[in-house]
Amino acid sequence: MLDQTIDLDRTFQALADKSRRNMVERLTLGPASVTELAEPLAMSLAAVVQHVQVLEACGVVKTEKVGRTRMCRIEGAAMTAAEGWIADRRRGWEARLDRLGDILNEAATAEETS
Amino acid sequence: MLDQTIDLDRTFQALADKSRRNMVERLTLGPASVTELAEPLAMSLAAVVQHVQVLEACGVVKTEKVGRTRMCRIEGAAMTAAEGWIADRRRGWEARLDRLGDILNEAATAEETS
DNA sequence: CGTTTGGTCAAGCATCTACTTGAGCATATG
DNA sequence: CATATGCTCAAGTAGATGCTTGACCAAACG
Repeated sequence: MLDQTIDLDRTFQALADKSRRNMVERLTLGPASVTELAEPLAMSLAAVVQHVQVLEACGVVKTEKVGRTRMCRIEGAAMTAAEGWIADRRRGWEARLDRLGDILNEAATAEETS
Repeated sequence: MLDQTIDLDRTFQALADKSRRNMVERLTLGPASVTELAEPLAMSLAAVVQHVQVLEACGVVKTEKVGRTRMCRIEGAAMTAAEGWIADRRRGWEARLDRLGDILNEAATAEETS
């Protein structure tokens, strides 16, 4: 719960990149090594490792060394927090629009009966 | 639907900043002028305008000039798209974890009866 | 043992980001 | 009309980001 702001910063930042979203998408299918994640991407392995580090820093993925390969898997909490932040705002503005709709309906009814 | 990728890039990028999330939060309560958005933030008005432009470029807010003030309001679609992308991935990994759970349960049952 | 494979580390570089200041301009307001 | 207000624009800056290359290391494999 502490540092929720900085984590939201980092999480949204992490997701703001097509290559990293590609990796996340791959990892939703199950764990994968760094080279597997690199396979569809047109960049050096070193660059992919850096992307993985970004995803790990914000808690979206966890990694673990198995022999000489680094296995990556998704860790839902951070992404769910980001999703939750948007959902909370959406509830806010939807409630407001509902109230606005009610007011307009009342006004229309008052207009009809006047 | 076209350029969904570039818009996701921009939307997540827009949300990856505390000041801009602050503005979004304020706008969920209803429309506001640029100076109103600037009020809680410790930065120049010019900087706030630049943040508004970022939010507008990704479609999260719409603005309109009324006299000499620029009114801003939230425009749900872009944020809902971002929320939806995360939700889709979550459904993916949750389904996978459910299947994994089923397999483990079956294995445990088989173990018991063996 | 030698070689491949999978990854790690560090340095460098172009670009982007989040500001700033200062000048200017068009609508209010007294 | 004069002044204040609410932006708008342009230029500049420090630091972050997304890569690259090249050297290196340690776990497989034949």
